[in-house]
Amino acid sequence: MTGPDPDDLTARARIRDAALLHFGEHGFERATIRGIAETAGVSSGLVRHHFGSKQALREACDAHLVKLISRLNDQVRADPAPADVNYVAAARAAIGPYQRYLARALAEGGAAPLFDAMVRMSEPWLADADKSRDHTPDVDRTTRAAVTTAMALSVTVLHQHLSRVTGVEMFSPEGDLLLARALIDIYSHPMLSLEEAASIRAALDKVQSASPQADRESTPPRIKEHRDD
Amino acid sequence: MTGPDPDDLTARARIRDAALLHFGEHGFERATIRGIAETAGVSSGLVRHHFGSKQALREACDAHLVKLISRLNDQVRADPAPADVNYVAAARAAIGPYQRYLARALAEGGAAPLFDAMVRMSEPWLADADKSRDHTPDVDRTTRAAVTTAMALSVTVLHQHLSRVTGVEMFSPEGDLLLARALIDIYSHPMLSLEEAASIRAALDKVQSASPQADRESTPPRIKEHRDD
DNA sequence: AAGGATGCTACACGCGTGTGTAGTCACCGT
DNA sequence: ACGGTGACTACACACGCGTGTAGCATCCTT
Repeated sequence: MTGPDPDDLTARARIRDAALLHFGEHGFERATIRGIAETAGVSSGLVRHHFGSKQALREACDAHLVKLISRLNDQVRADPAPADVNYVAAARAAIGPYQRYLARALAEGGAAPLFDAMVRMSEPWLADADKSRDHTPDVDRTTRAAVTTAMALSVTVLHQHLSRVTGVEMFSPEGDLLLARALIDIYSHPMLSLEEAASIRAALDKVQSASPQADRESTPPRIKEHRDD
Repeated sequence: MTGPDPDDLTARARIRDAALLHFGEHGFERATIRGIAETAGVSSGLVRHHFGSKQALREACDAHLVKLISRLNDQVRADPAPADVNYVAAARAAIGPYQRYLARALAEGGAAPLFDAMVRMSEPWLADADKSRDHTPDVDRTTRAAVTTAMALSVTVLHQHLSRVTGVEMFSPEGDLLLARALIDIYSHPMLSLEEAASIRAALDKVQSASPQADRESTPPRIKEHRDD
């Protein structure tokens, strides 16, 4: 369940795992090398010995996660029965205790190769979906894949809020199930009809051609000020 | 464009704005009171004088943003022509320079009242959409609203990645436009057909009734280990 | 068996930081 | 005119932190 191993691993691996945990729990800045060392059951100096610096430790964490995820990706890719939405659930489950780290890393702009890999991973799937479309989409596939990926990851990144609002811890079997159902529902019911979409798109075109790049627009209401400064 | 004011505001307001900026740019921990004070053009002591502590300053920033957003919400709500997706664009535009702060705050679990407000804000819209559905959804509306909100916010939170992948800065007019088009496309084309959705749902039900709560499940493949620890 | 690399610890330094304290200046009510 | 309240500054303290250094034990190599 915990994955690979009891608690006897290489000290280096134990430190890395502890770092993943601490970084995820307290954030990079707030996490301390001493705290990580304590969790790993080693001295603080050993952390430096193995990783050189705190920043390097962070990068090692990123690298480890990337390796783990791409391994999972390959495995799913080789699977004969691609279970659509279960991609997400499976990924989240495999990441296991590292979800909080992943969330933070992504939110802070880190784990870029990981995000990129996920985008690449979702593109072929999107390509399949495109085949059954009437008109060709007016946004390139990569952009749509990126946005789609971001949306899929939002659940991980904003899990605290989802847990609070729904009253169900998202990083739990129960949460996984609720989430899966919600996603299936959302993914199978478009928020916009094709007519609405076309109408909005037309409005967008008009606005754009009116002021090609001049001032902001497409942002209808200017927020009104309130005297409290 | 910059919003309300030149650079002569109450010092308190200037400090708050500077804090919003610094927190957004460097993160809460990494941002320093001295740096904020310098940007605001005041002494570091004055920051403490007005806000008491760094944490309190952060809370003041949150409160300010909540007020700003709810003001915007009221305004959009009173608008006769609700422009669907433009909700997002309008909100993002109004938040203006604070988007980075917002992204960080949300990712770290803060700004809870703000997220909640957004969920409440999206529920009636979802209610409308539900009217034209054949079967009643098997997930309660609040949960779906929360997930939908999270997805909408993912663009803000993960803007760095989107900018990198697409090559277009997301917090720019150009990015707004690209994003709007992508969202329209995504929102108007379901990723799952109703049949696929039903099929996955059925699979989910089976799995769940097989092991009501026992072990994990719904997470098909266990990730295979690799010797490098 | 010598010798060197490696895993690991203990301890100390220095810097940046939030915070606390004292003091100055200006405005305002009475 | 005069106390007093609030905006604002300068300076110092203490602490936690990342980092550096020196040293010890263990194991592998030849």
